[in-house]
Amino acid sequence: MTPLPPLDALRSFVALADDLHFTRAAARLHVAQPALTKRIQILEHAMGVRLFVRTRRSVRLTSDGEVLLDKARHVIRAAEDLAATAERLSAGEVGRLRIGFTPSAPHHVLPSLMQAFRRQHPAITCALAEASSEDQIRQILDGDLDVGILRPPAVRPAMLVCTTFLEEPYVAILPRHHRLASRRSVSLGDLSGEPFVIIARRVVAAIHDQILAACVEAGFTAHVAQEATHIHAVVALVAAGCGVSLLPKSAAELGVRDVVCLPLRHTSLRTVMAIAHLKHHASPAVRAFVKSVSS
Amino acid sequence: MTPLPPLDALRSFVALADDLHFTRAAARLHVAQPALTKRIQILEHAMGVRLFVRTRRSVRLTSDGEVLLDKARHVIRAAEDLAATAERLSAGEVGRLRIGFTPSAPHHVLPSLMQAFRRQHPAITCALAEASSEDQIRQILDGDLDVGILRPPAVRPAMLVCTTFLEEPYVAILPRHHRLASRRSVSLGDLSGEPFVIIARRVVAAIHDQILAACVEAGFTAHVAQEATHIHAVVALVAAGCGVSLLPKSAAELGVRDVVCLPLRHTSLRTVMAIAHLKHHASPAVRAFVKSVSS
DNA sequence: TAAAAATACTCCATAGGTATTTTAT
DNA sequence: ATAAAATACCTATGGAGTATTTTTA
Repeated sequence: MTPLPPLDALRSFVALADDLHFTRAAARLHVAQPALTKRIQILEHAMGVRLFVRTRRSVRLTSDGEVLLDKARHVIRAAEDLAATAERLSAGEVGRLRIGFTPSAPHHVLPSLMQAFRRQHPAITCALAEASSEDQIRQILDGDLDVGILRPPAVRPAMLVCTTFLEEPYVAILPRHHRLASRRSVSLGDLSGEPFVIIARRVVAAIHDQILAACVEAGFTAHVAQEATHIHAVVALVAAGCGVSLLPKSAAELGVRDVVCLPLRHTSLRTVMAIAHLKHHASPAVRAFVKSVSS
Repeated sequence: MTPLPPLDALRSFVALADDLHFTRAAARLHVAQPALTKRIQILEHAMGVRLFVRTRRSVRLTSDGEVLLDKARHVIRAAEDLAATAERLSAGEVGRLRIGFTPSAPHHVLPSLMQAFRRQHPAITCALAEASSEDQIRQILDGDLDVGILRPPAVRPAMLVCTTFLEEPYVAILPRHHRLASRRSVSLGDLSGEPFVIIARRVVAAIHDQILAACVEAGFTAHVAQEATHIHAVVALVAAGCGVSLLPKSAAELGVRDVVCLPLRHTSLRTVMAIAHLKHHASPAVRAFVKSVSS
């Protein structure tokens, strides 16, 4: 196959075809006239086609040149389109974001985040995908996801950057008729003998682990009576009397009847939500998203 | 504006996006791996966009990269189309020919030439334009015409190449009842006192000039009784008794009644038809045309 | 430890500039 | 004689190769 001609050569070709005057076209291209002469000669030789006839008084396109001129213009248009798109991508004006979110996020979080971001960056296309924090991290590391809205695990890979944007305390969730339900608050130790309803580790490892660790720290091992795969289910199971639970405070907003939520005394147990992305993949769109969420 | 990325860089981009493996992609591109690494880095830097995420086990496109990949493919396709077209143009497979022809050509010449050429080169588009030999030469020199089918003038510009493809003697054309009409042949001198019907110089200068010069050489000045703007009209005027004429032998084939055509003795007066084109614009299509016509 | 990408460094090809020649009107 | 394109020649930049280091699983 004929080697592809350099874009500079094609631009020279088009410029000369517009001007039909080497010296002027060279000036417009900001090169010296001999450079343009050579570029055209090289291009003609490389393609095996004479593009211009240099006559006594002027420079004219050959008919072959006319045919190729259209094609050359097309190549340049495509290249300029590419460059323009790259420029807008790099300016963060446009782009695509693949966003993961954990189902354990408080209900109001995702809609409000996305609404604010879309208002600020209407030309960035967002693709949302629900996944556990662990799955999100794996997908981010694999390049399948740009950012994750997740609960960061205790140990986070070095390639990952997590930006916390929400922090909330835990509350104790008790059945309405539980013996402790009338208290103003409870301590972790108060729950030491209780059966626990807990979120499955594969769903939200951060909460699962944090609760079990906190119990150990409080001097007892939680007796896990029941696992659930949604925060909502945890609360429902507590309401059904299957046990007690600890959940981020926002879980109280779910509005499930027959449970009470009590503040936890003597503990700094808090859960965080963060935006995660690759350390070395801070595209303008990703930065814009982090900025939008953090503010 | 962002400078246009070199096509090699785009090809590297596409190749790497296909392979997602620097070493293999480099091999396919016939360059060493560091060269590819650098090309991609330079491209990413020039466009201000990270195209690939190099993760632990593999190389993945960023979402920006996916957007730009389509554009890059488009640029390359356009460039390859250009190169392929150039190759076919240079091989003479396709092309465009602007062909001029003189109205003084024998009637059978143009159809038979064009038919043969079109059969041999069906993918070359021909645009035919009737013009005098002089006009054709001007247009060829100006680049408005690729080839001319014409009667070359005595003095031809240095830039022009003429390839003779038809040569015919002159014959004398006399009214049927002319005093010389019963001869088997005539010499130029026999016509010295006769009124001449002659083609207008602006129409076919070559014939006009050649006849007058031949008369001078034969020792007399032709008395031009009548000018005509078509060969046909010349013969018709002779038939009408306005005078005698000299014309290329093929004029006898016009089939006009009431005239006789006699061979000319003692003269080497001959007229030629030729293909003319620019010396430095021998495009494959032009060469193909000349070759087709000459054979 | 092994595989793959990034870096360091050297070299050469080529693109561009200046000065000059050629050409055509 | 003039204007414009082509040529000659030189320089410098940058792209490519080899060898090496770094990184990660």
